[in-house]
Amino acid sequence: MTETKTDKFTLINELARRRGFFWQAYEIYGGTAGFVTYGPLGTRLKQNIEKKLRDLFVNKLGIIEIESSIITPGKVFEASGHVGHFKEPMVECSKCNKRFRADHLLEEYARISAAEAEKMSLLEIKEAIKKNAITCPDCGGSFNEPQQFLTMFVTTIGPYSGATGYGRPEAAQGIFVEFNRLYTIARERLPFGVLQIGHALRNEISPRQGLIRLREFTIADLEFFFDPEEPNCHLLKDVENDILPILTAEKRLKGSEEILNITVKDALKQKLISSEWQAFFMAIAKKLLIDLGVPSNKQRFIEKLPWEKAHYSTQSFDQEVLVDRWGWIEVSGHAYRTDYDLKNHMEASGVDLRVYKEYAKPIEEEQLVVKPIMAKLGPVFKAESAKVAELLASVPAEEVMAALEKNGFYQIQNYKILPEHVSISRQKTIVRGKRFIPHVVEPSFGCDRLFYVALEYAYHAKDDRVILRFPRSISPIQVGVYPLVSKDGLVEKAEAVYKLLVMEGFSAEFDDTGSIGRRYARADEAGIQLGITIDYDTLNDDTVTVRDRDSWQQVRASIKDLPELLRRYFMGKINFHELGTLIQNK
RNA sequence: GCGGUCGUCGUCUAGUUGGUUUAGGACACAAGCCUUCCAAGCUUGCGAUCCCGGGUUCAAAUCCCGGCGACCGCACCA
Repeated sequence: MTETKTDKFTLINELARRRGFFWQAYEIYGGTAGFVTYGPLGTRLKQNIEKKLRDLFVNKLGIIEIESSIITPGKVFEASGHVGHFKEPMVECSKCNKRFRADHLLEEYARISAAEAEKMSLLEIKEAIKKNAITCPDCGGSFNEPQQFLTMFVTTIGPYSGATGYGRPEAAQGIFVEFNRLYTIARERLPFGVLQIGHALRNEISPRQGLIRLREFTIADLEFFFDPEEPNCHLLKDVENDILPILTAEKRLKGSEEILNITVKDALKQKLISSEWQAFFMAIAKKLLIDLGVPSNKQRFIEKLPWEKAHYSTQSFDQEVLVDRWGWIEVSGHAYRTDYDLKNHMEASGVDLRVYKEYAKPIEEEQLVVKPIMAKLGPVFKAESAKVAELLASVPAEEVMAALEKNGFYQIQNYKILPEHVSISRQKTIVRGKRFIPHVVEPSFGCDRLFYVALEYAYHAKDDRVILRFPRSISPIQVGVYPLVSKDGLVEKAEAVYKLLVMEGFSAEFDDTGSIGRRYARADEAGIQLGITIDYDTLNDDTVTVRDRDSWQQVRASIKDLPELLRRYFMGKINFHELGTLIQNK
């Protein structure tokens, strides 16, 4: 590991500290692992990335956005299964100090299934280890007391330590618990999606890798609800010919890393992806990463193996990006959560979270109905007649009728029902709709990881200089404004141009120190997209030079046209050369 | 949590067999001069109780112990 000194991770972390993208938090107290502070440039870059997510999902796809709280009552994460799944029983070898998942050991050496092991208490685990004489697979040493590692942050809500609260490990539950209200606000129509971008907390055992694994991080969870009986994605045609680079679970099980480049359409046809909506969002996620500067061939979707999947998911893909230091890292997860979450919250809370959908045409159904005749039942069963009626209602009418016809009576528990006790008729009922729990596909993005890969893919070295070639839509600062030299009134003119651009809504920076070359270099390192320089010609004809960060080419444009030109440039409607006439540099 | 390597101005680092070190340099930054397009130059300035705490010693950035943090490996990453 000698070359790790100058890999991109090291270079980026150094640049990030020096120029104010991000750094480790709480440095003056020695730093705390897993927490970062974003500086001025980083905050802007992160905002621009989040803006990109909003633009893609909220503006273009009509998905609604909410913001819910981070501290969450214990009940929510008990119902969602997180309390059960976010903690792992671990044992440590007393001899070699190696740690193992206790449930994995039991599975392997005691033939206790994963499902069973999950339900076991620490005491039961300890006894099972003893009973099966399980020792350290590495050195044969004995294990000490099993311990639970809960990776959620726990707190108490209120001053008297009454209720347990958890720091949310994902933003998704904040959406599920508000489902009824959100569904109403979305005017009770499926499909619909809800996005939440916010902080989440995971008390990682040992966070490392800088921004890649944090204890407090920004997550963007999108829960997309649809009717499982109408799983078709009406937007599929927009992406059906997009290529998805997929590494399937099947290939992975065979030890293969071979990536299948397959169109969305074919991936669905071959049932590699079980949900159209999931495939759709995977295509969108790929586009997002391209927009952030990660080329298609540096991305892949890797299907999770059964035991790798989250407890709530039937099929999961991780979107991965190739980075210099660690190879493939996950930037987003795509899970088919089915009705798992809503169902659990419905059971735990007792609140109906089903939706009602009217059929296009009401369905007429003929039903056999057994109706107790209370005037007859009363005298026979006295005080118990109400109970008898209730029991009758709970059994299929067909069963009662068949028994009466065959035997002349129907026995239910201790009660003997005779034909004269009931009236049997066929009734027409009109069913106008159905109630069901919507299914959910969830794309979930780690914003800090998006930030890191955007930074890494923007990082370029040219001779001794560093240039951050961000896509223009996420550049933290759009334009720098510079007087060529700091005399003869150029500074004043440049200040006026700077002020104009700021008033027009551009993120701009003014710099008049040092030589012009030094300022360009400084700007390149901060990823400033364009440099606007005020020179002696400006004083004569009110034109300025506009410099492109990536090509270092310059065009000349008139100040009065600048706001409109720049607006169109940053919207991606015109390219750099359309900003003005090219200048031939000596 | 375990093992390994490491921690010196904003950044990168020299120094670490204990002693002319008031801890040196480079870059960056600030002020001034200069400067008509890619980190030019000159002058001046700012900036580190050497991660924190304790110990050994006449003397500690340097040795020892503990803590915190970083990276790598193991484990963990629902």
